Amino acid sequence: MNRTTGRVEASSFPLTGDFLAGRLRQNLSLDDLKYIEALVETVSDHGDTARLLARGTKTDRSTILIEGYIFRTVESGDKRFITGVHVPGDFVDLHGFALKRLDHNIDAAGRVTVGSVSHEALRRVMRDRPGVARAMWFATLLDAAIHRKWIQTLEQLDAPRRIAHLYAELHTRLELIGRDFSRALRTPFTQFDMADMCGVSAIHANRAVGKLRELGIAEIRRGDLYTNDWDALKRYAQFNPDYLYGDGPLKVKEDWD
Amino acid sequence: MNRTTGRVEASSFPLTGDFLAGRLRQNLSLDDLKYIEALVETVSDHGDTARLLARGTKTDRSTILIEGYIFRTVESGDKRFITGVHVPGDFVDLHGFALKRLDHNIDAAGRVTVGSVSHEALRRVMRDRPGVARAMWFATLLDAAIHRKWIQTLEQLDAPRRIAHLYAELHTRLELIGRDFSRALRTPFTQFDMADMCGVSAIHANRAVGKLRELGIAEIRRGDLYTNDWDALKRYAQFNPDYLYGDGPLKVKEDWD
DNA sequence: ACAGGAAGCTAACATCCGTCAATAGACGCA
DNA sequence: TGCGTCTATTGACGGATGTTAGCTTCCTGT
Repeated sequence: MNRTTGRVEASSFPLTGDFLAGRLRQNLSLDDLKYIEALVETVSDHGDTARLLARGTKTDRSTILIEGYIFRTVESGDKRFITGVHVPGDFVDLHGFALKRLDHNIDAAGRVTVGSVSHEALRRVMRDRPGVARAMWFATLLDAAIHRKWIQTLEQLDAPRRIAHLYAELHTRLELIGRDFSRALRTPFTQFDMADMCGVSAIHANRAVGKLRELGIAEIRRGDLYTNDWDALKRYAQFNPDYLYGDGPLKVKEDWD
Repeated sequence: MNRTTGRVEASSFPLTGDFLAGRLRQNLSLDDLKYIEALVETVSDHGDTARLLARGTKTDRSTILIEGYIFRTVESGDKRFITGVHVPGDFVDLHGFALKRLDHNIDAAGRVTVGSVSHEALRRVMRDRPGVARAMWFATLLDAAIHRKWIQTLEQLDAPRRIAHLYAELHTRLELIGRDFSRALRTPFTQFDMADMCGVSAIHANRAVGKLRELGIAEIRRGDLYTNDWDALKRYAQFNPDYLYGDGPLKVKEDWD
């Protein structure tokens, strides 16, 4: 397993509202976003499949994903299970701040750029910036909503539809942070990764990818998905984006005070 | 579907520290618990399979489960999927307070007693009792951890083991709130309920129950599980309770301020 | 006690999926 | 360029699970 770590140049540090363009943005003012950006003390990138945080680790820092994809994984025997995937703008281990020890690993999927925030800084947020603290709570609630949809997907769909649903979700989440992958959705996922996310064997994931190709739903090559009809793909996957709470701002802040 | 609702007598209102004996207790003082109990404005009980809250509903109240079991469900076509189950002491729709609309139904499993807290009162908590607010955040983080374990279970285990894991989890959660079901774990679950929680057909859930019986792991009759060896059951289900964060207090409060 | 309905159970068959084995293709590194 | 490794692909077989059908048992209301 290749594990490299390096500090990136300051010049590549993203601008305000860009790397924090994720789900937090909807609930926060630009001022709040600048405040959060200032919390990020270090930015680093990591090589393929780097383990950013191991299960059971006690850490005094939390991680925000700036570029790339991150998996939540657990290992049992010689098998790996992926219980979640994150896109840029997501805080990937806020729960580590509250629950202290992680019950799963945080692994890079391909190359990633992450920011690091100390728990000390988060304690200051809790004390001084209740609005930001609330936004973080909402972000973890959205994680839970996504988890519930994954449970439903595993209970409801066969392998081809699970893979289609996975990409449909990523498409919508990436759109919500302002990215446009209308031509192709690029990921570093192997078919092993897809298998571990969808709860099927790698060989069956390959069959499923083949079926999507055969049906004309999508062409998936080395993790990149090509389609000229996202609506058809989402229909095939029975995808309903409600659970992502993305249709406009969540409108939580104005109801609070 | 039988849907009755009635107010229970004041005399049956549980004592402090009893109906709030759930996961919140670990992080709160008795004073905090009394404060939360005072938030509960009404207590009611509901008949079998009552729908307490329908998907998409906007509500200005949140629900705390006092007695019985509650399912989180989604319906697709004529099929039902259960994405979570709650035990007494759990806030079942705190996320409805933050996210405003629910992405799933809240259904009673059998008869339940619930308390109702207005969002107005929760806003006061956020403003006046940061310690209690944090405990509520932690409770929703624990929900997310349980969701992740369900994802792993669906990805990893066959049907008999999923059912065993479900009961192993309930056994531990009920122990954490001070209940002892060493002789039997009683639930109102039908095999249809188990099937919808485990993502298998009802017929296959029946086969799985039969296999647990045949293996001598457990005898499940009308939802009630009888066993004289919980350790063997938990080993069979590959159950590891770490994700419930139950080994002693979560120890989050003392690290905050 | 009786009837009706809900829940539990069993069998047969088809499909989905896991496993093993083997091969081909793509990429990175020397 | 060529080698080696990781990834993708295919076929064959067996086990797990879904579906349909029918039957039995238990509970509940009258």
